[in-house]
Amino acid sequence: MTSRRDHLLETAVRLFGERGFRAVGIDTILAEAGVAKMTLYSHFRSKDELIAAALAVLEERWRVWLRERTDALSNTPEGRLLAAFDALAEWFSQPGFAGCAFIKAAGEFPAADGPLRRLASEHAEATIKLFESHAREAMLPEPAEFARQWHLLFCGAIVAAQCQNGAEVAASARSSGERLLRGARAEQRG
Amino acid sequence: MTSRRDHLLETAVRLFGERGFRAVGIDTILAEAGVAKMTLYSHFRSKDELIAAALAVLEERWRVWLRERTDALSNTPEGRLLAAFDALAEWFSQPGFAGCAFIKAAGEFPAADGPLRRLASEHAEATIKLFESHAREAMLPEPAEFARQWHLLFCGAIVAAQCQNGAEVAASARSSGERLLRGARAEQRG
DNA sequence: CACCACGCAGAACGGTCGGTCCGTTCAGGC
DNA sequence: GCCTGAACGGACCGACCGTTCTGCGTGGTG
Repeated sequence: MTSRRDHLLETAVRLFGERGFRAVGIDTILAEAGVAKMTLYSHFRSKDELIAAALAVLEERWRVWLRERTDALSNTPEGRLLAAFDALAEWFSQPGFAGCAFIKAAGEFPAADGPLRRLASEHAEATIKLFESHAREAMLPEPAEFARQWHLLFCGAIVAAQCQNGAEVAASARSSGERLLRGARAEQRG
Repeated sequence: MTSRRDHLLETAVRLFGERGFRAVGIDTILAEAGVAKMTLYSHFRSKDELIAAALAVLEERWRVWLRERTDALSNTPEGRLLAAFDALAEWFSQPGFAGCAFIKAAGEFPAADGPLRRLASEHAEATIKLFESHAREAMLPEPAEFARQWHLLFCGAIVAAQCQNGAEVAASARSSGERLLRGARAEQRG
């Protein structure tokens, strides 16, 4: 059985993702979770702390999901880089897709030094690190820089899919990734 | 002399951009602009309409700015495509940089059928069209698809700069763009 | 001078916000 | 039995939300 804290946190993760952080009040979360207010404030000191906890959950979940999907879709390092875009396509086509929570958090909390912005920055960095390890395995030149470029494309696809909600965005991103990969290979050889 | 409506709208554009749409109340805007409430509601029917008007202002301003900067930084169609990333670098290094208002609007108002989302979608499409015209001038193959890929990279750079506020993001995006461009050229020849 | 539209300040509206405190219930360990 | 701690529903707080309305000063026009 899941603890009330976990159930509350899970509800918060869902509602924040669906409607945004500022748009969802704690009363809404409590009503949806069937949990008393004091239960919330005995586990979290404030709404901001609840948001931070929700982002931490999403961070862990994202890390597992991305690694699992890319590993499942290909068994070569280069293929796994491209498979990231296939994983995106799967994500985009899910009915409840509403964009990346970290990007939205960075938009809703513009304080550059806030803890939520730090979480968003760490999230980006962790994803880049995964790409970098694949790039290094694939023996690509300048794997760190390559991973950063790959991540730019990745972010762009997520945002574009959120704004224009089209599934063909992932396909464009993938073929763009193929060009990028070929470019890196060509530079390596030449 | 600027009308009170323009002054109010200008203040709204600035505050919405700095702090977000939901985070800024109309009282804040009115106090900052030194304008009475009834003046707002005689010009706009609601806060949502004010937001839409602010986005319309930003849309026009963005269009002019992007074309002006890319034209100023290069005089070949291919150079203008790359110059878009130099323009981004200029934007990112401005002190008040806080990301793209349309992306943030899409995040704050998740209703997929709302008018604000339509504005965000149109904004993206307009930028893609500009890239497409440059790609066509540069005789690149499949200019429409190329423009979409270019735009993905563009969006990714803006979001990454917002989350990790680094100026080197624009440089990564530019060199990624160069690879993309070379890739498209190679496919054209071979 | 009289008039009047304009923009101002500010009160008030109903509602929601995040956060606090209350008294009660109920399960588990001593 | 009894104590403790967790969780409950709900009242309550001050503050703010978007919105509407009233009243006052003011400057231009006839």
